[in-house]
Amino acid sequence: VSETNAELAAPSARGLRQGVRDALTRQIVVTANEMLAQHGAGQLSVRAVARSLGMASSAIYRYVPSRDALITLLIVEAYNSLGDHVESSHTELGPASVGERWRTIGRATRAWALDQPHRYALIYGSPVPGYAAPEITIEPATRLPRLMIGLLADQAVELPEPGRAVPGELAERFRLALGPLRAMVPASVPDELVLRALMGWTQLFGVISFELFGHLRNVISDDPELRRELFDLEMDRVSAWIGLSHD
Amino acid sequence: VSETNAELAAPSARGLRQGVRDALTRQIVVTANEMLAQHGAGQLSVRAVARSLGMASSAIYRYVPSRDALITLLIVEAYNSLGDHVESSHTELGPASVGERWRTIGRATRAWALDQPHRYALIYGSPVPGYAAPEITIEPATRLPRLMIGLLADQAVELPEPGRAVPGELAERFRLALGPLRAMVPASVPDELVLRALMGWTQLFGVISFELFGHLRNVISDDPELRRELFDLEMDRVSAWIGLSHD
DNA sequence: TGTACATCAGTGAACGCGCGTTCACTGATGTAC
DNA sequence: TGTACATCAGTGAACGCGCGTTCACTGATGTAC
Repeated sequence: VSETNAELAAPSARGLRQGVRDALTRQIVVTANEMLAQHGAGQLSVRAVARSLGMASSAIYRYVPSRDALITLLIVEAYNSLGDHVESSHTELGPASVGERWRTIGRATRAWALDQPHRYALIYGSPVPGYAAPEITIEPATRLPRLMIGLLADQAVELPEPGRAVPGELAERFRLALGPLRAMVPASVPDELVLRALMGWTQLFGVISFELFGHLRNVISDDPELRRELFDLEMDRVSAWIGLSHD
Repeated sequence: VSETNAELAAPSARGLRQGVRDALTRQIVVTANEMLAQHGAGQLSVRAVARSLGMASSAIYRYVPSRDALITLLIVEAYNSLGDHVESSHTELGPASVGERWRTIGRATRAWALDQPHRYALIYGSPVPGYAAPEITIEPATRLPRLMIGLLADQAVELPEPGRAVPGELAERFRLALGPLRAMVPASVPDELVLRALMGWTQLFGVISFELFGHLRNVISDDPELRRELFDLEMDRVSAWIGLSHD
């Protein structure tokens, strides 16, 4: 009987304790995220998070082993937040042409970045000084690329015009240069399409970074609405160039 | 006679003193730049610079009014270093097609960035926390854009194929969105070319940032030579798409 | 040429700050019989 | 149900660090007559 009680109670008690523990760990990450979102990575410190939670700074160490670990959690969180946002926008779109899907992904990425510039800067800005991202962050970082790869796989049409012809003897070298990415994309997708998608991909983050980091000031209009429209136009131009279908 | 002496001596003495002063100010900036290049913006502090120069930290304040002013100097310095490097590469190229000039500019920008990643991060990465760039930094930041604009002005050919047609009633809005940039480029350059050049421009910095900030790890090959060749290929693709002539 | 004075560079101590992290501790909560 | 013990969360003081900036000071260098 006592065994049964123990079996029933122990897990639930442990589960409860673990639950409280998890809840507070979450709370810490949420609070840290808020500080990040509001004041940027510069203001983010173990002590500041503790202060904001009304705890002693040392208490944080019951939940997070170090400052770097906290940053890691925030990075994973940021990648996942962006991933969630973009994936759900993509899902909500429903059946659509590959071109429309590309644009949706681009728009959603930009919207997330404009909404949370500090979190965007954390993952796509200059690396945090003195911090080396551990392997844990790799997987969540691949969510968007995987989405794009799925999109490429669905694009089964031939490319409209192959751009400047790649010299035949160099093609193998470029294939090699595209290495890991090429291996991730189904063989049915031609190299040229992989290359163009990669370029479109970097273009997307180039635009967003320029806009967020102030490099478009005095270059394009400051009006948010005009900027959004211009961004959409750019997305269309890129997806047309890549050769994504727009039916 | 004494007046003559005073007139002769005073300016030269003042000039000497001022010269020594300027030399040390330069030395401070150079040292700060070295620290930036070697250890990144995180390690950059007034005290660290003083230490490296063997001076008391308070001595720095005879030359530079504050830490922010020092950062400003470094930002101006970085833009100018990049500007010098790219401009001289462009000049050394001599007479060449607009397409080749574009590629040269791209290559030179990338080479400078790979050579001095921390300085690149200072100007094109996430903004330094708690620092607002003053107007002084605007002018040197426009050196590369101005070079590109000159290139566009030289490109007098019509665009090969206009991409997806821009709906007529929206053209004016896009012109408005391109606002300041449109005004800087000669009227002989069509809107579409301005748009494409802007996109190629952001693409360039997108690639470089991705490469420098580690977002191409596990995506493309790690081999520097292959990366360089892939970059060149990308430059060619972009300049062909923009419609730059390659004669 | 010599002397009194002004200007300036550079020093070192100090202020006040916030940081990451450790550690011995106090209670509260859960566990075992 | 009651009691002895173990586990754990959270505290607050402390360590050692580096930072930006100020300030009264000491000499050296230049200036004026």
